[in-house]
Amino acid sequence: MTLRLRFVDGTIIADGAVPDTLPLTPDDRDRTLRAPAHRYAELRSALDSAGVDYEDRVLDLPALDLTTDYDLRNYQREALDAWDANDRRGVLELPTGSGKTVIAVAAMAALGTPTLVVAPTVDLLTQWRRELETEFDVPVGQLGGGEQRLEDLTVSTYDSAYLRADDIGNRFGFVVFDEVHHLGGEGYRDVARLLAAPARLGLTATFERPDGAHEVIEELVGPVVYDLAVDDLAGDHLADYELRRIEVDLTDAERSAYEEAQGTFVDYLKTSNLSFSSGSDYQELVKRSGSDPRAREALLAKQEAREIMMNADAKVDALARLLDRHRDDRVIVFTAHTDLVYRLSERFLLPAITGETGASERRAILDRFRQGTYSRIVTANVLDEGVDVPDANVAVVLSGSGSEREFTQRLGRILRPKADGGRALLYEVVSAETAEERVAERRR
DNA sequence: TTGACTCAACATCCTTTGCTACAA
DNA sequence: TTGTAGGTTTCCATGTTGAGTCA
Repeated sequence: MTLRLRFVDGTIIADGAVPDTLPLTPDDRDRTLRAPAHRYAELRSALDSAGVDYEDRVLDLPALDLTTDYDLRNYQREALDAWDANDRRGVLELPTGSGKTVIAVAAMAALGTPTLVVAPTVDLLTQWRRELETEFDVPVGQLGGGEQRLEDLTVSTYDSAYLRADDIGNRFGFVVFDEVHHLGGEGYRDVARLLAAPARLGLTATFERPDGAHEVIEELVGPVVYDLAVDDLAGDHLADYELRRIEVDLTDAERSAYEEAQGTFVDYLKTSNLSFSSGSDYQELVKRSGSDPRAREALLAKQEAREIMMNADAKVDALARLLDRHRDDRVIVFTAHTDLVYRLSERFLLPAITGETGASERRAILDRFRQGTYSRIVTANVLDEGVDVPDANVAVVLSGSGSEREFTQRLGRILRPKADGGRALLYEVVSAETAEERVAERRR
C-alpha cells in the first residue's frame, strides 16, 4: 500500500509504509501515525527529498484568480521578497501605518490560493474584509463578529479561528496572522497548530513578547524575515516625531502613602528570598499570595503604590497646561486606569472611551474626532491596537505599563504623515522619584 | 438587529539582594 | 566543599475583548 497523507481534526495522519525518519508520533487510540497539521509542509518536503512515492489527500484547493494593481513601495517589495525567499513562511515586523495590509494582499495575489486572514478584533476583521472585497472579485467569508460564513477568502477572529480550526484546517493554502504576537497566547497558538496551510505570514509592529512566547510563534509561522523600526520610516513615509518627558512631584499626602505602600512591598521582598531578577519571580509572588497572607499584603501594597504614582494629582495639572499649549492641535490622552479617564473627562470636558463605552457610542466619538468636531479625546487602553483611530499630532501618555508594545502602539497613533509636513509630539508625564521612572525607561 | 449580561481568554503585574537543603 | 535545584493541578488586581445567551 502506498503511503497516504490525510487531514483529520487538525492533524495529518499517515497511512501505509511510513519511513521512520518522518516526524510522526503514534496515536494509541486508533493506532495511527499523526503529526499536528502545521507540520504538513515539513512532512511533504521530507518525503520528497527521501524520494518516497505518496498520495496527498490533505489539501484539495481550487486555484483563485486574484489580481491586484497595487504598487508596492520599495520596502514593501523587499519585505515580500524576503518572505518569499524563506519558503513563504515568516513574520514581517513593521511600524503601524507602514502598509502591512498591502503586502499581505500582494502575497495573496501572488499565491492565488484559498486564504484565511486571522485578526484579533472585530474592528480589524471588518477592515480586512472591506479591503479584500475592494481588491478582489471573489466573495469574502467571515468567522466571528456574529457571522460564520466560510469562503475561499475568509477573515476570522483569533477566537473563532480557535473554535473552528480543527474542521477548517485543510481549507486554506495560505494563512495571514495579523498582529501575530497574539498567537503566542496559550490557546491561540492552537490556531496555527491545527491549520495545514503551508504558506504563512505574520504581521506585527512588535514581535518580541516579554514572556518569550515569540519563540513558539517562530516555530509555527516562521522567524522574522524583514523588520523596520519607526525611525527607519520617520520623516519619509511616517511623520517626524519628538518625545518629551515631563516629571511631576507627588503631593505630600501622596508621597507618604506611596512610601508606606512601596515599603511594605520591598520589606516583604527582603525577607522572602525572591530574587526578582526576572519577571517570573513576580509570578511566583502571585502564586504565593494565594496561600501566604504576607505575600498577598505585599502584592496589594504594590498595587496601591502603582495607583498612587500613575494617577498623581500633579499629572492632571500638567495635562491642563499641555491642553492649553496645544489648543489648536489634535490630541489623544492615554491613561492606565479608567477612573482617571472619567475624572479627566469631567474636568476638561473631553470625550472619553474606555472598555465600558459601547460600540455605537465609541463609533460616534471616533467619527466626530475624525470630522474635527472633537479635537481631543481621552482613553485608557482601548485605542492601543486594532481600532481605526483618526489621526492626531499630539499624544499625552499620563500613565501606562512598561510594555514596549503598548508604547509603540500609542506612538503609532500620531505618526501618520502630516499634510503640512509638521512633526508629531508625544509627551510622557512621569511621577518623579517613583518606580514609574523605571517603568517609563523599560518601555522604550 | 440591538443591547445587556456572563464567561473565558489574554496582558500586565518587577528589583538591585543574595537563602537553604541536598546530592555529588 | 561545591554546585544546583527549589514547585503541584496557578492566578493578588485591573482592563479589554470576543462568544454566547436571552429578551
